[in-house]
Amino acid sequence: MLQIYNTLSKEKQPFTPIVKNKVGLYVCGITVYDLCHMGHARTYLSFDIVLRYLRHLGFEVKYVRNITDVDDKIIQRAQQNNETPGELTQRTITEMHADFAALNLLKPDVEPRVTTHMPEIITVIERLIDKGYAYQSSTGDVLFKVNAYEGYGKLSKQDLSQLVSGIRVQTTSDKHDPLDFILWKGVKEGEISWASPWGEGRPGWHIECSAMNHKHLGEHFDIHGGGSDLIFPHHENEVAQSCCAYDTPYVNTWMHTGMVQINNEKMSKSLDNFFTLRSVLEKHDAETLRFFLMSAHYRSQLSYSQENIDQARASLERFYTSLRDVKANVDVEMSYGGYLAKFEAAMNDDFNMPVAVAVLFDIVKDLNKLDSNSDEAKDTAGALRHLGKILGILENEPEQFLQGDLSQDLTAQIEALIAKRIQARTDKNWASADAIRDELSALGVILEESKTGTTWRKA
RNA sequence: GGCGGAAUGGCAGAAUGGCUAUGCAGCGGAUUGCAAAUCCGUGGAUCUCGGUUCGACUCCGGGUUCCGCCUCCA
Repeated sequence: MLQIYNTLSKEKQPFTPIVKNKVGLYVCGITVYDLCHMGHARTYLSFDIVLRYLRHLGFEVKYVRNITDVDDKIIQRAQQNNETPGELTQRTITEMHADFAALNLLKPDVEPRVTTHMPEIITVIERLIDKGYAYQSSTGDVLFKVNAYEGYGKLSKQDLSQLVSGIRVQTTSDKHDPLDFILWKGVKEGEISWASPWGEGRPGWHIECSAMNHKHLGEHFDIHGGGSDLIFPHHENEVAQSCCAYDTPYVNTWMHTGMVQINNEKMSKSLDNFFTLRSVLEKHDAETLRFFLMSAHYRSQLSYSQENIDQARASLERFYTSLRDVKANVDVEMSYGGYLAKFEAAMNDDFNMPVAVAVLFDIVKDLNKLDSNSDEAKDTAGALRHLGKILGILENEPEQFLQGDLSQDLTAQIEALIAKRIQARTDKNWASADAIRDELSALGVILEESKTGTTWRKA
């Protein structure tokens, strides 16, 4: 049985969907003012695996991942670029989709945007005002009255009095209470805005998610996820809004992913220590990055470094080397060899990807011992492909992965040298054979020679 | 100051109150003309100090260090 760690209860809990066999999954997406970075990639890769595994278990999952396409930074960046916010976000959304596709992330079923959900957002705010949980300030903003909600702080385990004493943000005078947060922000000169009962303006950050997941998943849904940096205040505020606007339970399971670290520090835009996914994809193949991103448990921090990515590459080379000489029987039963049970045991334990991956290595070990022409080897390779697919890996052709993309010229050059070396070895001209191997090595080619023939991979 | 998480072998990274994690790297052997790949074998760890226990890396308590959140953040 699947167990998931719930931020709300701080423990692993058996997962039972609200509606039998169906799962509503909402993940906070990115604010699209720039290219996404490795931290984003980590979070969405984690939920991609959650999604794939839930589907593997037979759940019908509705995956909703929003796009924040209006906020201060978007407005600011668009002004700097001398373009409209819409032009900016259209471009960054296209880039995001390209990056995520490269990482083999499945598409969300719904990808709602703030700018197309104004009526829904306004409706939620109206409900909050009607029920006495929100008020309009003297400056025109609409604010959520935090002390009106007794449950405030239950997700992030914050105590209201401690929050007040520790508050660092300067309080604007028109807030009744420094903890109150903005639901609707009155328009300022030159900003994009929408009409509302409270005048022209735009939504505060948190309300959009409450409105969008209400629309697409209903008042009460199964899983809500995001980076652990969103727990407070974003998700705490969302809980407050949704629970006050609607009198039903809100989210059953809250899942949060660990941060990507670089030099022992969180990777983030504000620290200016980030690597865009785009720039990393230019240097490494996408599957290596995907594998790197799943190399630690999703709730742990993940340290970004060249060495760790190289290790991911080396691990994948072991998989693909093993698969290279076997024609995998992809029609083999999922449960062939008993690996699936171990794999599921790992994944059922709060999606323990490192242990699940270790099961794949068990398969490799067995596969490498078999005669690659045997049915047993083909079936074992099929089992490896099956489990890999659940994780979204090992879907490429081994030769393609191991040799990379090469120009025709280079391929011809390599093949010619290999032919020369084969001749030299036939002639037992070892000096010449070794010299040719050195030449190939200089081209970044590592030879692999066996009784059945010669092949190679890139260094 | 408050809240939360973490400290495991050279690196990455799991797990468990007693039983091999796994991958990369190292070492020895098989194989190879020599390599590569592969197989077999192997060394090496649980921050620290106490406690509970027949037995703890695992449970409890005190330290130390690190990270995240408390401001926009995945």
